[in-house]
Amino acid sequence: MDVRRTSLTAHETRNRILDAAQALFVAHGFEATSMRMITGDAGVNLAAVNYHFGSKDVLVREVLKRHLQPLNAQRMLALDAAETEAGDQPVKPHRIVDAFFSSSLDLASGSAAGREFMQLLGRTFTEPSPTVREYLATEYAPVIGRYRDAFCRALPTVPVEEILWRLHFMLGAMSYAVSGIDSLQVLTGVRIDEPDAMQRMRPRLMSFLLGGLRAPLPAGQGTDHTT
Amino acid sequence: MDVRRTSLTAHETRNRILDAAQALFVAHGFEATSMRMITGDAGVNLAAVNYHFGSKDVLVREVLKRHLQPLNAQRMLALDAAETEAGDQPVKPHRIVDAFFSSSLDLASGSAAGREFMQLLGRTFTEPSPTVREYLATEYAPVIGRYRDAFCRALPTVPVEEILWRLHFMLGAMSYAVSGIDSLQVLTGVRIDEPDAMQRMRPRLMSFLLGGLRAPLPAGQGTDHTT
DNA sequence: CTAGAATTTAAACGAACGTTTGAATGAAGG
DNA sequence: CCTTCATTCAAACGTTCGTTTAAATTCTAG
Repeated sequence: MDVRRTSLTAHETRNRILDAAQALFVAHGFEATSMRMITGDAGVNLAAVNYHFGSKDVLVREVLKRHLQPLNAQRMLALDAAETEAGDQPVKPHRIVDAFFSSSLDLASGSAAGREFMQLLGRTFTEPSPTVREYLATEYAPVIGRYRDAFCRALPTVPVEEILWRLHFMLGAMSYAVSGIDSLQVLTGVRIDEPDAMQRMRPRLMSFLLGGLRAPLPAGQGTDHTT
Repeated sequence: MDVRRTSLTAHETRNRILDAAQALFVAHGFEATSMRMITGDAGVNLAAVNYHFGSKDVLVREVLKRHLQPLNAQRMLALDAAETEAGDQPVKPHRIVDAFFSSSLDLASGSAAGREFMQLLGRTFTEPSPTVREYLATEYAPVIGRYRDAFCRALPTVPVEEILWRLHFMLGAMSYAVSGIDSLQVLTGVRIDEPDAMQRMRPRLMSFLLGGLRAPLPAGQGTDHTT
């Protein structure tokens, strides 16, 4: 019943695989990254992935889960903190936005691996693979739910459908911003791979998101200028 | 020297391949879509793709080019019209935004094939394939250049880097909005595949984009409330 | 030291991939 | 009618894919 045997090296093998896979997924995508590329870069045997993870599909999920689970946990904590601080008042919209997106930007600007993961995550949202979609849905469901409710309390005059759309737009803007999109980088001259790119982007993105969130409602059904 | 022989059916074969490929690319992605899936759905022989297009890579480019080239041409025309209308005055920001994004939304809400293509295009921005990136860059370069200049003239007090970032954010928000992202659709309850979804989204997206564009500059270096 | 489980290794598996080939098919031109 | 050329077709090409196997190795527990 001893779990730890050769497990130190075993864990190291696992992590080497996860690291190599993440880098390759960012560079080439899930489908275009082969097991042989992963194990080659990781310096482990080809069979190691199937031994430690079972299949490529599970590996993909594990690569995402490794950083996404803590990220969403922190998003929950950040909203907890904001709600505690607000007492029985609703949390102000810009605090909600900050709680959600600062968690991402912290991860993206913390380390090279974090930035790499956020790039991957941005791409993953457009991934058609059913396995990936299913995992993302279950991982995000509780988080989106709580933030939606927080927004609804903060903006009681705004219809929930409107809030969901704006949340959708904000997620899109951030995902594209952090995932880089080299094609557009070339066009716009904006480089994401410079070390402090995330730090320079952060206030700009937050300002943009808040501006979009506070924009007047399209139907002309009143405007919302809460801060 | 007779070009038209059996070419009526030949063009039909080409289009059948393009249609089937587009639908499959949306559903499964470029890599995960095989030639056999494409030719099977199109009802043509496996060798037809290589005969008519040369390779799978060229087919991917042709699928994108078929609708993206006219789309970007219309973006140019829309900006032409706005500039003509404005005379020697700079075009107002909301007119520029409208010129760029209305072209996309027109395509997305015009037909099922148009919506399908916009979904594909949204995904394509995150595509790591060098061939695809290269094509997108060359196709978008002149368009982005002209719109950047138009924004610079319309907002002379805003630094060009700021404008590029916001253009980047706006593109991200729109791409995600039209490409659907089923995972988040499930979470947010927002469905993109309903027939009039684009029409209902359009004013909301435009309002959001303009709100973001007009947001106060983060550095505190003055705000911009041009309309 | 030894038994035995955990891990690594080299090799091979069948399946699916994009592409190529050469013959069959079809419609126009001389 | 027969040649000609574009197109279609069935079949096969060699390669690479994810996965599996069984032996070799490494490590730990008793």
